[in-house]
Amino acid sequence: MFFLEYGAVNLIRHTDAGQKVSMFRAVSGDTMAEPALFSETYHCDAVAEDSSSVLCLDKGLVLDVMAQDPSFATSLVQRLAMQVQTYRRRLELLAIRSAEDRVIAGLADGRLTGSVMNFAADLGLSHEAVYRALSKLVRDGRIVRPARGIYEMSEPVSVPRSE
Amino acid sequence: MFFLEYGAVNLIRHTDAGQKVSMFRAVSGDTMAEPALFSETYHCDAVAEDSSSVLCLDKGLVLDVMAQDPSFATSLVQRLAMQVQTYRRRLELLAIRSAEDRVIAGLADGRLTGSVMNFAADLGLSHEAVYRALSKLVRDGRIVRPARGIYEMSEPVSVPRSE
DNA sequence: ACAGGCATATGATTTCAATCATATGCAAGC
DNA sequence: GCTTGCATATGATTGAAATCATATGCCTGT
Repeated sequence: MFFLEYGAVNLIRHTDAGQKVSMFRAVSGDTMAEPALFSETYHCDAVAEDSSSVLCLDKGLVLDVMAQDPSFATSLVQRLAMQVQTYRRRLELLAIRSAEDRVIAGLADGRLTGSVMNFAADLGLSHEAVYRALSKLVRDGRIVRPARGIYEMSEPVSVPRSE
Repeated sequence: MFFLEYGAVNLIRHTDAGQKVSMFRAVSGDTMAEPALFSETYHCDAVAEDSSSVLCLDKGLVLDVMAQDPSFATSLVQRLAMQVQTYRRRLELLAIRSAEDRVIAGLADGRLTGSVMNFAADLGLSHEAVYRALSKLVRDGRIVRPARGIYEMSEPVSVPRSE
């Protein structure tokens, strides 16, 4: 189990076909790989998006503290509950069939935080499909493109959130 | 927050385009909707696949017990950690682009537990695509179809044929 | 300044799942 | 037994994202 002091880390997997699957993006203060607390082995790849500092937490120690300090355990429950919500949101995004709708939903979620290439991987789309969707959304006036590689919602839009 | 005494319940959402998204399938002994512990509101639809019994747990009570009983809190952490893994597996499945590969991965995971229609929704594919993939996999000898609507992984060949 | 690598970006073509259409089978209700 | 509704299942067609191809821009290193 890990704690991200600062920076941003993307947890990824690859499908058999070699496709990169973004699982979870951890930002400062997040914990990662909690299921490892209860498993002999747990595999996951992490890619730092920025300069990051990660603390590796001793599994036995975490389990001990959890057993003795209810407020620690409760905060861990809350972290995991929030992660569950994050995963649910990712599932919802991936379920959107139309690239255009998926892109605008991802933009509205604030997921375009770096390169469009990573944004595309985050959305499970090819980068070409994402650029095409972004171009169309710009032409339609639904988003704006202040500069190369920068795209923003064109007005404060409240997309219905899941929870 | 809920506890499923017996039966099977599928938590679902619908996309704006009206597509049904399976989120999580709870079976006997599972808890559901844990993020609700820390939210004012939490929306989710549940569909019972079988005759089920669900206990609704009082939020305040759960938080109190969590704060006083470390073993309860730890078991809740473990439940959520397992849910995180379940969601991760769903993301991996949805990231598989080819219907055929997605179907066989879903079969291998043991996800075909009822109707093929529900299996298709679980995989995020149209039922037609699923049946086509199943047909092809049967023709290719990778799976077997003992009866209408029943599909299973082929027995692994443990001894090379000597013919 | 130049070269190389990668992101940004777009167009053409291909692929394949969705959609549309249809037929059959099964179970429940009357 | 008959009707209805839905699951099972398949074929034809359509649509859109993936893939292939390419050009430009930016940044880093020499």
